[in-house]
Amino acid sequence: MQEQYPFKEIEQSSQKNWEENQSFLASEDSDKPKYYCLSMFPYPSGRLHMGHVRNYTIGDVLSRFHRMNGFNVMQPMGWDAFGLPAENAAIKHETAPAAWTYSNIEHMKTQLKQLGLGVDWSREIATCTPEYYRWEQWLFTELFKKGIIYKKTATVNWDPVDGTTLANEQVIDGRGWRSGALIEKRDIPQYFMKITDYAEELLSDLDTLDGWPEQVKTMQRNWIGKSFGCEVEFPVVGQDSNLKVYTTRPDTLMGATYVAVAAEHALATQASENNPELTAFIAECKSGSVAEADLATAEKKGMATGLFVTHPLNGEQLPVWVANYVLASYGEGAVMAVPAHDDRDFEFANKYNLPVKAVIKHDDHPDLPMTEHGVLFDSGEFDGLNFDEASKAIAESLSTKKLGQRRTQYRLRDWGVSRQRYWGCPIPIINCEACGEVPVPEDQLPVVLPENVTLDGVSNPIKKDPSFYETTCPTCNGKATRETDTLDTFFESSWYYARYASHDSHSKMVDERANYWLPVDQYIGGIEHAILHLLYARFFNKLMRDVGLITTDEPFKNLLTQGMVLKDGTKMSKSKGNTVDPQGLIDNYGADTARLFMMFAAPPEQSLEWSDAGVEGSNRFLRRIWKAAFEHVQAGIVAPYSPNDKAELTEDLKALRLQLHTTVEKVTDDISRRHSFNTAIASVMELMNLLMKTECKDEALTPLYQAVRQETLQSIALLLSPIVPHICEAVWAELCPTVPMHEASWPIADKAAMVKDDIDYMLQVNGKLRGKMTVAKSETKENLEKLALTQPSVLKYLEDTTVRKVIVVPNKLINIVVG
RNA sequence: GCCGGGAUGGCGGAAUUGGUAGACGCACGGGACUCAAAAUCCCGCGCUGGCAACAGCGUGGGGGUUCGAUUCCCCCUCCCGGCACCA
Repeated sequence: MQEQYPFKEIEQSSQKNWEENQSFLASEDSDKPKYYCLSMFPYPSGRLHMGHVRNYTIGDVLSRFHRMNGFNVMQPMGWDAFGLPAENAAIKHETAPAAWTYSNIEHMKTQLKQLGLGVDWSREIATCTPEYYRWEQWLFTELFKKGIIYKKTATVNWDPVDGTTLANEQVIDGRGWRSGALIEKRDIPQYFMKITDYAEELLSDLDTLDGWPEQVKTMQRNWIGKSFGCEVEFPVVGQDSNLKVYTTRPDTLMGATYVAVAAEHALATQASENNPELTAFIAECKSGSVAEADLATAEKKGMATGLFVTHPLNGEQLPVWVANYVLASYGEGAVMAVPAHDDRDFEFANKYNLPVKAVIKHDDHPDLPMTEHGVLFDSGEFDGLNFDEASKAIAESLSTKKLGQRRTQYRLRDWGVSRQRYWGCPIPIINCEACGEVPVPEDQLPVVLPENVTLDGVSNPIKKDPSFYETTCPTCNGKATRETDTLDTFFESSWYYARYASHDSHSKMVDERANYWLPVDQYIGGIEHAILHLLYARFFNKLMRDVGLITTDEPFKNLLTQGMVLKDGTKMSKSKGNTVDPQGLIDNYGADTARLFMMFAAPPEQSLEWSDAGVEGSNRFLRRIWKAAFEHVQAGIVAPYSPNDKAELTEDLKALRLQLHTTVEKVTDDISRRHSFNTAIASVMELMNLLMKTECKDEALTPLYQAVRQETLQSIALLLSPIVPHICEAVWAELCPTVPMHEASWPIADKAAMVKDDIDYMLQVNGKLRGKMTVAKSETKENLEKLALTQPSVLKYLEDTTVRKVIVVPNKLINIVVG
């Protein structure tokens, strides 16, 4: 054994062995319980970043831990390879997106291997390969035939100068990022998936996901946004039509003073005829980005249409306004405005001098905001009713007049999957003048995306490539053209977890092996995916179930959402120029140091602050372990101490074994239940500190000390091996040359070593810590109280007072209440 | 704007079910070793006052519940994530 910690040698040697022995090859053929551990696959952007290192280390720790605890583990890896950055890089570097992507994959794969991940690389997939995307094209055609995918027009960001559609990311302050032109909204035909058909199941099944963070489930619930409200129809004055609105506050109907419609609403279009001013205003509303955050933070603007509607219950005439704060995509694209009980309506009414009529009061809590539920007044027959009663009564009244009814509404919208971009999966549809949209037949799949292209930054090359788009109609054999839009890249990432289980199937999208591995037992990825990716993946799981491919209802049993890696308090990013390349870390300190730092610096769900000094500290700890093992091995390895040895231990060895087995128990719980890797590491550090301090002062006892040391060091090597596998494997090989580490199982705490006879009680007077006392564990409550009241440390605080109460918290604390 | 999360020493963080605030690590200060430096080892380290014993204060700010609050409730500030075409 070398005296210095030779991280390069041991890491290369371990990684070579794992590869040669195919140590992490996963098989469906096993008696052990399965454990499918999945980290969100990376976008192949070029080089690994710290977020990847963190994500994949967490996954690897859990994979290795479960492997050591008798599970049949699968940990796969692949590439989320389609996407916008490849197109940008292609323009910048004058290369094709495919070539750029494949070369990135090559490089990043090498880097991932250097991290020492226990990945089954035989299952590797890249979503940009026809072998992968042919199956989502197949699913697309099946869903199209079932009517779950349909076509309708939808609004996109349109750059009038470049004549191209822009992603929200490419619109900065309402302008195109390349042209600088003011962005317009434009309606174009696109394909949509009926995720709303699954809204109720996506919502209710959240209750079954006990292994998901509550915050993620809450975000998804709010996103789906089930609401119980009422639709209300306002007859348009002078016309034979009604304006329909949806409201979650029917109880405030008597306080409505105007109605507002979105700029895209039919009534707005109608009113703008022969009204140049209104036409101009509507046009103004249609400029700028389509992103909801931009719409919601824009200054509230509106214009009267000159039209009026009749209040369905009190017959009053209310003006119709066009307002930019009304979303065309939610509800009916129109709202009844109750300025007295809605913040946005109030702001708008104030700006345009519209009346405010209060109809809800909170007699018991006058301080409550006006938007809270309360009791009705000035509402005629509904006076005195509370929210539930009023909602019911008003809905019934509307229903009688055939001017409204109760309705359950979801905020969730259907998922638009068309992208007017090149580097994505071609939508497998053929447009035929005679037959319409015809799905590409299964035997003609995949529709292969041409990879040898040049990008000019404006147009999509396959739109100009007749060899791609010219084809014949599968139905009538007439001339036809292929769809040149591609799929949203969320499409690929919505089912990859199932493909890993069937990675080499040439006959099916996913085969019966998926039913062995699914659901994923542990999914790990960034919190930024809490809604979209995770919701789409849940949706796809149900779609695949409903076409008979898999049997599970939900894809991910347990979810761990990892925090970001920050430097100087902000996210590491190229644009901020504050990135630290993990390659340097691996080269200078080794993968184990990188892994240890990532796991020690913060709990996994929280953001992690980068620190060069912290890396030093992690490396120092590994050197201490190496040194301790080296010195022990120099003195001669022995059999580890066993309680069966019946040898009488010294007090300090008892204390060491107490600490050792407490640590074994804590680390096990911290990794498996709490995912609290930082505290697991801290407790091993404490154990190491005690081990180094425990010295043998009597030569006759040397063998006993060596035996306990052997036991401790072996345990440390096992406990840390999921986190820092290379050094632990090397240390283990020195400590136990006869037993290969992969045959050693996870240590089990010796409860007998953890028994404590005495308890330290904290003593408080009126909640303030005043002293402590050590007593036998067996002491009765009565005696504890008596003892506490006679302790010198508390006596002086009892002078001139009366003891009112003594609170005893077993095994912890005694609080004496005086007054 | 809406939804979700966060704030604890000089710094990263710990305190698992309302019960010792600051584990562990970093930085810093002192010492040992060394010709010297690095490395390593030992000691100290929330703030204020005090030679000390000790006392008071202290978990973003304000209020509340409780014998007891970093933890529960209400209000506020700032920061972060998401908002449907970034992935």
